[in-house]
Amino acid sequence: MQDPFTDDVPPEPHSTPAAVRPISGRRARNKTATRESIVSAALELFESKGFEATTTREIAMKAGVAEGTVFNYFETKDDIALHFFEAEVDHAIATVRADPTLKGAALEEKLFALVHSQIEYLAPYESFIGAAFVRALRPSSKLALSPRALELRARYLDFVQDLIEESLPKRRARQLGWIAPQAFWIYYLGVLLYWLHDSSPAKQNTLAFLDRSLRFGTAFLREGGI
Amino acid sequence: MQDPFTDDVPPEPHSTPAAVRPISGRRARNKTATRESIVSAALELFESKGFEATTTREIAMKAGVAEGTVFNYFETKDDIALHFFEAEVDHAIATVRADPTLKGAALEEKLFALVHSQIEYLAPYESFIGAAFVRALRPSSKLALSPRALELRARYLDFVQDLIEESLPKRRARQLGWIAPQAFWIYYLGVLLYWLHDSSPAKQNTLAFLDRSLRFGTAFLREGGI
DNA sequence: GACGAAAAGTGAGTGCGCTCATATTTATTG
DNA sequence: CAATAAATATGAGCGCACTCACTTTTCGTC
Repeated sequence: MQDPFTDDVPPEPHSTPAAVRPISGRRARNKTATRESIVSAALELFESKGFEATTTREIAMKAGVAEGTVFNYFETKDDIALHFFEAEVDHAIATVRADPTLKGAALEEKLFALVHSQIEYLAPYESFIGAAFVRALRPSSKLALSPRALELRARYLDFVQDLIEESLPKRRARQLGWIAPQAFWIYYLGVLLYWLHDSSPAKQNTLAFLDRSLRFGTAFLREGGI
Repeated sequence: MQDPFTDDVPPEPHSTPAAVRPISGRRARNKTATRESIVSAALELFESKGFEATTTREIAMKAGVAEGTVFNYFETKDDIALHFFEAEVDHAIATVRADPTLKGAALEEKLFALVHSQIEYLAPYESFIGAAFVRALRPSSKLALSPRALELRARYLDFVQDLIEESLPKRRARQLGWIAPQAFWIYYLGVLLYWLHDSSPAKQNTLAFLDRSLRFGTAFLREGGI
């Protein structure tokens, strides 16, 4: 059976010659339909009862599939919640890219917009995203090292790297290399933790912290002594 | 039954008049003996097979108690691993306090010594501590809000606050208030995450990162624009 | 269409962390 | 030394996430 965890087109089968394999319609449609019904069933249940209280049996029942099927699409229950986390990263990158007012803006403004967009997107899922998200940080977690997660992280780091290169002198950017995006990744995780625990109205504390620390951090990038 | 999760002396029983209740010897000795045998059994197993692969049944068997007994002493399996984390914090605070060469040192040196002592202490447990430690960060985690954890965190923050007050002008310290220690707590968690994932020889990357970021961070505390 | 192979779906089964009604041990009191 | 009470220990049992040997569906090929 083809690995259902990747939506990638399978590697060109050696037996099929020239004609592009159509990868027949019904299969693919059923597959994405099943996947979506699992995701939306999980979302409803997570939101109404929370992550821990939702069982995979319930998700399967609500989605109209067998319990085993759920695990054909997601390796673990955590993985289901992480689906929303992935969507968040892609959404935030697209948002920042698409915003014309950010074109010539300072680096800290772009980064603020990026992180702000991320936590805004996650807000509706706050009640359950932390459970899975934080678990994925464990070194022992297979999630953090799964091809999917690595690819997601790479996309994010690439984007941050792009933002830095847009705003910094070439020399300085090259000097910083990969350290800056990596540090930013850690920083982002810290902000998320802060956000998850932040009980101030409208998450003011997180936003204030974001603003101050970013202004300071970008100053560091520009002139700081790395 | 008296809560076995606290080692505190129980509140003065209303029936006993003047005489100090001896809190008879055998009980207390048995209790700490059992607790220690559970902890050391767990440690051996965690180190040899890892955290996830170790079952609570095994721990109980190796400790020579019933499985239920393990849960009379620790609320969850995570809690057992966190025992070592607690010990680490207390040990690090004591170490920094006891080091005479740090008496008049700069703030960044004290903080470096603090965090360095912490990760050095955790080194032998690296293979398993992350699993439980990171899980305790979840907002939904009961661990993060348990009286024990809160008290530990308070002790740590108090200590950091002390260090700051020793090194900064009174005005500045008062102006910073609780923000600085809290930020430092997040920073410390970030460093731990970094450390857990750091595969460089002798964790050089972590130490280098520590050094640079602390020097920068303390400069921020002194003059920065909070 | 009929056939075979591969993809997708199934659900009883497994071992886990953890609970709880009960049994055992320890301490106190007359 | 009973008798009672309280602390502690016990292990069968529970519901969970997850597995795997198997069935059903899909689809290219003749």
